Amino acid sequence: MNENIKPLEIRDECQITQTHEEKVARAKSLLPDDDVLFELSEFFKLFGDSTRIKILEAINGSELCVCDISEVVGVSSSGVSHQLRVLRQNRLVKATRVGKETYYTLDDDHIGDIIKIGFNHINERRGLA
Amino acid sequence: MNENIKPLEIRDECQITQTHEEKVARAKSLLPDDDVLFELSEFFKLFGDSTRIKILEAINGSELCVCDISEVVGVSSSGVSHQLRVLRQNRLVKATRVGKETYYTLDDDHIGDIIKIGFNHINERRGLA
DNA sequence: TAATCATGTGAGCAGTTGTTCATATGATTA
DNA sequence: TAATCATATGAACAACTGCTCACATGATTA
Repeated sequence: MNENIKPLEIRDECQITQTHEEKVARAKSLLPDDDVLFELSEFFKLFGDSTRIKILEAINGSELCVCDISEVVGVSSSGVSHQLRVLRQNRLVKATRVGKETYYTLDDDHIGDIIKIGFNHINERRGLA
Repeated sequence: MNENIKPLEIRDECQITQTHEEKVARAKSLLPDDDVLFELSEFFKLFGDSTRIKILEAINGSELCVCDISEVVGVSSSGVSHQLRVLRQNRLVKATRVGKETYYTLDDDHIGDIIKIGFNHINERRGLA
């Protein structure tokens, strides 16, 4: 950029970065805020556990109570209940109490869509591999 | 506690499940195989870490070397390298060596799309909240 | 009311994960 | 060649996660 006298930056990063200064600056400016990216990763994390994915898939289409879900996914009612709380708090599932039972469904059509997109990607990759 | 003679069902699940037997059976039959669901959750898990999401977003559009990525996302080169390996092994990013540097890009257009879908969902939810 | 049932929740734990540090590798340059 | 640089990788560790167990809660029924 200019005839800089300073041979070394204060920070002990690689010097080559200086040649990519613009690229780095641009990438930095395009990168969303930290809290947004954190929220985004937290969102994806919800799908990043096989028990939770199973639960979501199980109630995708049919309304099931905790006990049913427990049997479908093969995890204790307690374990399912813990995961349902997480999913509920993040508004991925909706709960309806009927007597002693609580029925769960997906909160939002998007949730099913997102899982489907993941499926498609996996399947495409399997075709290539 | 007390010596109740009650036989208490063979499996210690809730008995009410029997009334939902059909529903449970149907949900079970519709549920994809365990290994598929496991792979799917592993796939989503890759997006479930803020450092990895940052890396993916950073190289979405511009090709960056490890050192650049390190500066953009604010993690040591070593840490970035470790995560890049994970992303590489799962074919989310592609590496090109040029001299001493290795440039990374997204392996597939789908990857950017999936992140975008997550973004849209987050933003929609923010609007509602 | 007491008993029973479905669900919810806190504690504790084993297994996992992401980071840093130290060092190795592979490439360029003096 | 030796020195330097960018990247890669193994080890170690702290933090996190999901599960089970034990018990609590809220609802129904005998």
